[in-house]
Amino acid sequence: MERYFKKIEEHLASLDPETLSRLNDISSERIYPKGSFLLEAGNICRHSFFMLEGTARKYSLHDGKEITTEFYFKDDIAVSFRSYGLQIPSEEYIEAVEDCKVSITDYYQYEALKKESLQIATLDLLIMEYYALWLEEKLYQQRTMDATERYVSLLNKNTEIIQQMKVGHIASYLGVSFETLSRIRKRLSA
Amino acid sequence: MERYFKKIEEHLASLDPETLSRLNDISSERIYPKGSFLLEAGNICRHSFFMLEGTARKYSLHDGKEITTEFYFKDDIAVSFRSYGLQIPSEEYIEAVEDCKVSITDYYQYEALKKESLQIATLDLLIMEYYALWLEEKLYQQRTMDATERYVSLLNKNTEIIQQMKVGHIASYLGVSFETLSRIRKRLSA
DNA sequence: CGAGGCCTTGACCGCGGTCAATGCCCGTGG
DNA sequence: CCACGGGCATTGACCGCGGTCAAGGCCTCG
Repeated sequence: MERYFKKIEEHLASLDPETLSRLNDISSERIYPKGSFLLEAGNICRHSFFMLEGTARKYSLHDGKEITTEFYFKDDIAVSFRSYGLQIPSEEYIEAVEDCKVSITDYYQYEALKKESLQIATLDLLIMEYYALWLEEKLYQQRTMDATERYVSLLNKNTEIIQQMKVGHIASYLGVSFETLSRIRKRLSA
Repeated sequence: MERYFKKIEEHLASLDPETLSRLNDISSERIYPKGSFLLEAGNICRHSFFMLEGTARKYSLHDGKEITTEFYFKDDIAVSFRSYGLQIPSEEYIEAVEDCKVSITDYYQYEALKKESLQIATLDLLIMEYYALWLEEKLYQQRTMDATERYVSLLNKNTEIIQQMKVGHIASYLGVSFETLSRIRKRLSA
């Protein structure tokens, strides 16, 4: 996975100044206070959110319960991919866990840019490929690891999630009930 | 999801004849007999396989057991995405379930083409986006549906899988043991 | 100081996994 | 042509992981 970061960074570094400035032209900054929503279910996700400061999470509701699907930190891109890509109403919420400063890019302007600029299309492709790798990894972990193993894996690889997010949100992210996660933590600390 | 097919088809229809012929130039046809491997674990996935005829499946081994991750039919693209994208040894096998006729495209030649052609880069992006949507859907089903519901969903949406693939392979695809799937089928037929 | 969120802990139980026996279908060779 | 063996599916017995329900503890903030 780290190799992919490198690929993306190299590509970013190789962008024309002109391309960069055009990207800048279609982006604007905005602050979302803690607890507010960058996106709510029912609305179409018309923007992508590049995280400049703060933390956020994405979740959906199922039988009245929240299923956290992703956490966002500095430099992550927050978006409901399904709603954004198809421009259909979202089933997901994106919530500011802390005050967030984000760079917002409009879907249509970005799409137009992608149609003109090979550099942007390539950037987008790299990001998509990274997301697909991440999804494959999650799916594989879900199949092959039990709840404790998944927690330990998160503990090792994503310390910031463990430290900054609530137990309940981490639990649904791992695909277990918060009671079970509580017991797992107890067992591990013993 | 169907909307995505449309998007991809429209894009394919809009391709320059020249672009198409260049794609053709870097592809070649090949037959894989039933039971043979388009890709074996340990090897780097240096090609993508566009299915012209026959059926195939992708799987990995975990604790000596096969986990089927994808089935391929006519017009599908078979590839171990992780191995292909990162050009690292594969953990997955792609096996011809029946005799297969495929169109093979070389990774490096395709990458080179992507760097030159916005149309090809866009095509690749559309395919990636479709794959990511598919992965998101699988992950969501895994979280929210029990074994029976997942089977019924497959029954409704992917008849060809149910009809043409072995119970054992369908079971691991659904994330259950084949004994459990056997019981589910019995219950449903009653 | 009281209320509401969040986490912990206990009791209970069901889905689905494992192990093992049996059945069934089919290809192969005597 | 039948007998045997291998591969695949079915079925039963058992049990453990993790879900649900419910009670209780602990902060934080108004």
